[in-house]
Amino acid sequence: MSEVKSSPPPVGGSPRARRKEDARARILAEARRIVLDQGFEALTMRRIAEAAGYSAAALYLHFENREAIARELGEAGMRALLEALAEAGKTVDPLQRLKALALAYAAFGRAEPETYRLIFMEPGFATTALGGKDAAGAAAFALIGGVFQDLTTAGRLRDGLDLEGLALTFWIVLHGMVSLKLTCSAFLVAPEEDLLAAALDNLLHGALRPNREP
Amino acid sequence: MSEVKSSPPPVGGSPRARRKEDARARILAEARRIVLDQGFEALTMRRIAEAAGYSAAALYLHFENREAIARELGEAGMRALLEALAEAGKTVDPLQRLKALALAYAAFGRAEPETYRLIFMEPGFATTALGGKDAAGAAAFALIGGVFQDLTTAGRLRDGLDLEGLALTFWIVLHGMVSLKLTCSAFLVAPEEDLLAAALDNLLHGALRPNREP
DNA sequence: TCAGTTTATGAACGATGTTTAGTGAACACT
DNA sequence: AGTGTTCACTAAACATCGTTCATAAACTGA
Repeated sequence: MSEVKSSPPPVGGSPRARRKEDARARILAEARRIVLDQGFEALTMRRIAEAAGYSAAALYLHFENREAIARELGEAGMRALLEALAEAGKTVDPLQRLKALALAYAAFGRAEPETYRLIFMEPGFATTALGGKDAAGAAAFALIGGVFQDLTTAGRLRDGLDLEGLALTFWIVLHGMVSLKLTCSAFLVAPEEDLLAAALDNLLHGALRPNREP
Repeated sequence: MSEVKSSPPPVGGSPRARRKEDARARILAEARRIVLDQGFEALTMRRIAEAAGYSAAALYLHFENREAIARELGEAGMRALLEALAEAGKTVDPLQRLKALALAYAAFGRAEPETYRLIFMEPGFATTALGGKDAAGAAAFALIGGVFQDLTTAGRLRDGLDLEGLALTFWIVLHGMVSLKLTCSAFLVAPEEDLLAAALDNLLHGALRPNREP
């Protein structure tokens, strides 16, 4: 889908630093392929090392930990998710953009379930991926917030709505849907698009019959 | 919160079977304590064995796997969740019941995060816990579905709503909220009650301003 | 009492993440 | 060019993990 690369690739510099950067990139690429092909739990130092043509100990010259490798993969995955969302975020009409964002989010979860699990369902990862310096997560969330901002300025939202809470609710629905699909697929039998459409409809128009006396 | 016990405890029988059942229960109880105290990843066969006064190999006389122990813990957790929800499900008014169910669900996630992670966020567990014979999960979900059923018969829902989809959406919101709180607590800063209230409000009343031309 | 079953153990196997000592090769400096 | 230093790397080891196996003790039923 998208290449794994360190956030700013300082490709220049001494040939030493260049080789080092190459090694890092190769290790990360192989690690990503392992996660994609065999799942996150198959991400083993020895397996990564063999795939990259190193011994296991050599990985510790380029990364502090197994967790550091996984974290980097998660951050790259977050950037990929942001890319997918940004593509959908080009839609002009806010409501259609909202639907496009939802579909893109769900599609990402379906296309790269192990990456999604790595980003959002492993303990201690999402925090760094969301609050890191690059803050790809924050940018992705801002994309959602922008929709409701636009809906507000267009005067299409109810009065007295907490925009932050609304954007959070939207994200919560997306994440709940994707993550449940990953862990309880046997229970969530309905196709995603239908579920998403229903959830969006409920969220936008409400489930209750409009009442005269509030 | 509630004791860990096998679904039907056939406490009678030969003294042999009784001792065996005791051993099983003791092992499960210690396993549960480890998960609660030190987290799921600290659930080690040798640790469980030591806590229960056995050797590691002895555990395999009572359980097939480490996973079997974890699965049993997850099912017990699911029953505990069902209990908590059932308590909230006694509320008469459907709308208040919905809010009570949401609060109970969130409270369970907050009180036993590791149990919740075990049930819903470990790969391959939720499926069995939801579709098992006891089907505590199905009962819990039925509790939610009942609310919307009652709302329907009371004529308080919009026409043409997919009840199943609505209940699923509700559950998705609850799960998305709790699980995000577990993995992205740094990002989800707002207090749970506020978030839940906002999400419920959006779900029930809709975010869009009611429009004349549909 | 004795045969048979059940229950438990210690040692072992393969695999995991990680550390350490040692080995050349590449580099920097005179 | 020679020399000392740093760097990248490996093999071996350590502790721990889940799991298996041979073996011994304890209990059961006759």
